[in-house]
Amino acid sequence: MNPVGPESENYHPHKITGSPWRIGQQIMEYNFREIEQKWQAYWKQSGAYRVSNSSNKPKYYVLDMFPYPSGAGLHVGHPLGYIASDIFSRFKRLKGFNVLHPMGYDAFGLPAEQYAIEHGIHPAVSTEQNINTFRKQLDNIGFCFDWDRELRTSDPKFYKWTQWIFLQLFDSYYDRGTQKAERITRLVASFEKNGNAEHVCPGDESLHFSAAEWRSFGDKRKQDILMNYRLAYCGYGEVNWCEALGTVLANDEVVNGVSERGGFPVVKKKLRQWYLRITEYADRLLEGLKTIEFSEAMTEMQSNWIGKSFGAEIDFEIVTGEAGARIPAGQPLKVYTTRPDTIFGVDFMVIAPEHELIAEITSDSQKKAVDEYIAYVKSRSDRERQAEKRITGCFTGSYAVNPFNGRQIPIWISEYVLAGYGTGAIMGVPCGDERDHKFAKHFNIPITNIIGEHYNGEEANPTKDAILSNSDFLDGTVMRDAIDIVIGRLEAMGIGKRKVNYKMRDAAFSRQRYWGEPFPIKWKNGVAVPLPESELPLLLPEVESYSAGPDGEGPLANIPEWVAQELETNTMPGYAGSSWYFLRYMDPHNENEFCNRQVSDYWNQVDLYIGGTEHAVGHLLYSRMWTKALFDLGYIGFDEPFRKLLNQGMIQGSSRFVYRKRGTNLFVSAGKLKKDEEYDPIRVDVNFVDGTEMDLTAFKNWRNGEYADAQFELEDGKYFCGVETEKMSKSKFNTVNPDDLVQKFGADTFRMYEMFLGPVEQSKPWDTKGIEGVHRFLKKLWRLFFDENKGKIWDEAQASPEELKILHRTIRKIEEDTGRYSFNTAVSAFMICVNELSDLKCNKKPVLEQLLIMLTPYAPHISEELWQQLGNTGSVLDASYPVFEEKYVIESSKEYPVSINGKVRTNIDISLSATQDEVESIVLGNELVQKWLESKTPKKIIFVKGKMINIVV
RNA sequence: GCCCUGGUGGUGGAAUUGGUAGACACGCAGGACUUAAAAUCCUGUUCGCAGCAAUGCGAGUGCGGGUUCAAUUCCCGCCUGGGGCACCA
Repeated sequence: MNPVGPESENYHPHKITGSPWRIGQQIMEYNFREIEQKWQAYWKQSGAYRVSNSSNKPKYYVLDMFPYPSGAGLHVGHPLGYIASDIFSRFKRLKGFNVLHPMGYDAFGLPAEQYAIEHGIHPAVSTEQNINTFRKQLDNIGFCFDWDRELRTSDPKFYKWTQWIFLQLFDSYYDRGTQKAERITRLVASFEKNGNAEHVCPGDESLHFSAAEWRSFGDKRKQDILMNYRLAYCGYGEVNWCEALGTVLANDEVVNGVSERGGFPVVKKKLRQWYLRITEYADRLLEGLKTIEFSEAMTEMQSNWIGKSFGAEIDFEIVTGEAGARIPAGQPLKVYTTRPDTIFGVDFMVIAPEHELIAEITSDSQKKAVDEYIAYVKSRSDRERQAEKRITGCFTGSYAVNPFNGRQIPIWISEYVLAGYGTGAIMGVPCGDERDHKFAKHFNIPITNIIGEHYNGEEANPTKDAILSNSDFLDGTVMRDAIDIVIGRLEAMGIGKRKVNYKMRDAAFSRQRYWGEPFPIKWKNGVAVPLPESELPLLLPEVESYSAGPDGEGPLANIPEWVAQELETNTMPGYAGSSWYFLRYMDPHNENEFCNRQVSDYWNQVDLYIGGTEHAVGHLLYSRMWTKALFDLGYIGFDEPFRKLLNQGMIQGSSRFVYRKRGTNLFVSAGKLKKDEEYDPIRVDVNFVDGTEMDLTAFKNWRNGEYADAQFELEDGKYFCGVETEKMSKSKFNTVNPDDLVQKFGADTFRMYEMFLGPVEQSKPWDTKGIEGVHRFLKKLWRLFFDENKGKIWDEAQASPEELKILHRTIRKIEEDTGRYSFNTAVSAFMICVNELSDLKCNKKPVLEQLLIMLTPYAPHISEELWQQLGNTGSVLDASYPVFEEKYVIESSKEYPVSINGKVRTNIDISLSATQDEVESIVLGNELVQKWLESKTPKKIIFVKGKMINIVV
């Protein structure tokens, strides 16, 4: 990619040229623009950030979640994580590690395709342009990425291997016996010997066949059965279908049941879809969480997503018809519940509007209402169905029969029950479940109380500790214990069984879109046939139009040659490439394998992975599953991709508003708004608002003079804006471009300021206000070395004990803070150090040199320059990290805060070696303490060595 | 609605294991240097009350309660900002 490095003509390992600050010349100020240009050129030329796959040093792999190259370019939120990872990479490198720190682009995706539909520009072209912009912006900041390893998921050289891995998943099933992915051939061999007795079919658990039956099946039947086992399989699923646009829409393209573009109605439509059988990995994904360092919140989110629960599946007999003459329906109603102990409290059943029994059990008198209700639900998204506080539902006219007492329970349909979870049917226990309770109240269904005084008639109580009543043979039993008793009875009666359930569903793995990886699959007589490996990559073809194909198919269905070859017309989703890209960085140019096994054995897991929590359950679960599958199949030697995950917070935009008096051209300053007037708030560009004060001229010139004639009502001659925190986005005019800040203050200032803003993990709105402070710090650092008038002021003198104390305290603090990713406090420690050295007028090389090495990860350009100015040859990147020595920082005494009844009254300097008795006598001998004691005797004196003293009276 | 997470001066934040709340910055105020400005340096800056002042007293980490010698930190209830909820990435 970059033709530099040992092979290039421009390669000069240690020749560092072009310093405009030669000693003896007048220019001795911190000229960050020239310094940064000079060192970025040097790093590029010398291949300073090239990483080798073989080294004697221990390895360390630091990875950022790669960006989607959007058309809007980089804003100040993007680099936050990259700066953190850059600091950590450089820190590890200085500490003697061989550090892999690559970057690439998640380049397939919906926005590029949407842009293509609207502007007719090929997504590959716009993506390329966007990547070039991103790259330029990233280069500005001085990152240590090894760009020779850059990858793009939309590059055929990359997606060849995405397709290849897909084929491995297609050719595998999850063996519940060995608890891992195995090849389909093994499954077929087992079928031929024993039928599927040893292998429950995950796609259809009721499927049973013998070896003889298997052998008698035709090829199509066999393939259909195997499809129900494959880790990548084809099935049918619902999508958001918009008839008017003739296309499938993403969830966030649907707002309130209509399309975001055009506001056309959107309904659910069943389409053939590819899926990944991630549910088979549910337990391992759960177990694996214990072996990796994810934050507690992240672990919890993933656990909740997987949603493992223990309960029972119960079959209820259904009766239909009018009262007194009800007859059994053919099939039972299968219900999943985690609380079988509440079975005598069931007052109604609720089934999902998609439930397959609806047609069969709806009574004639209810048919019209049911049809209407289902039509209504079709227009609603899963999210809306669960979020809505409004309670909706419809009675089917049929009843389920309680197997223990024969009670007939009405069966309702309601949208809050989702078809995809459990059996799509629940038993409603209003006294124990809040949602059931609201449902019963709303529809006036009588409530049975089985928990006595634990239920107050107003609110459900989900306790497991109540003693059951109104519960037949369970009366007097604690609920917790009743669970097993009921399951035992159900099993004995043959109408129920213990069941582990997962909330997680299989991952939908196809999109009816153009800009994604084509599936290497042909359809022959309804059977999916994989392409041979030799035909990979299957290239994405050129299309005339990016709009959808017939019947909800993707754009590829519009290409006659594609369809003639019977190729799959779906493409893979955005997360396909990101599920394994971290492996490709290790061996990015390998044309024979996705990643050489020896290489992946060397680099192994990503040691530190940095990215936002918004990927908590999508990307991070999929990539964990792919890693486990590749591990099971023997392609890699580890089954968790990320050893440690650090979630950077989101940088939000801070939007500025002006207020236009309704129907006028008068803009009123925020402080002059009147309650009884109506105003239209309008977002203005944050870049011409200083704090909240707006630059009136800039506003008038904005958007080609749209507001040139604006009138203002000012406060003290100034216009103040309103402020709101929201997502940073171009359309909200609240984006801040890092390029501008780098231009104005330099990359080193920008990097340190992003870190100084607060803990990386915390979300916060961007505010450029404080950046000057960090810039001043770097200038102050510079002045320890050079004086504007005198030039060089640093010298070779020996450091004093006081200076060594400052230095070693800083070493300890920086190492500790960097190690625990507390970059903001590390920046402040640098400031303290420079402030103290300035106060002491310490310009001594032995001290300053050590400080520069520590500063290198944070401010690499200025560190390189000053390192060179100190007369060092070569790069500070190759220096060795300072070693903390306790002896320089030892204190003999401490100024203890002395509290009386928890209130600090005075400070007393006491030796750190003092014992409790000594401390007590010193403290009680103190005049101020005596005054506060008011001649009372202390009850107790608490002395925590090195911390504080508290006298309890 | 469900899951996760945050709330500390005028502002960003610090306080690592329950032990001096407000480190370090921004901003602001006053001062030095300068013809002036920029840059730089110095002093002050949680709030309230008292005092000419040094200082003293009281309150204080979203709100209300609890545990403890001691709570920003632990527990219970509430208010509120942000993220996710399966086709945005």
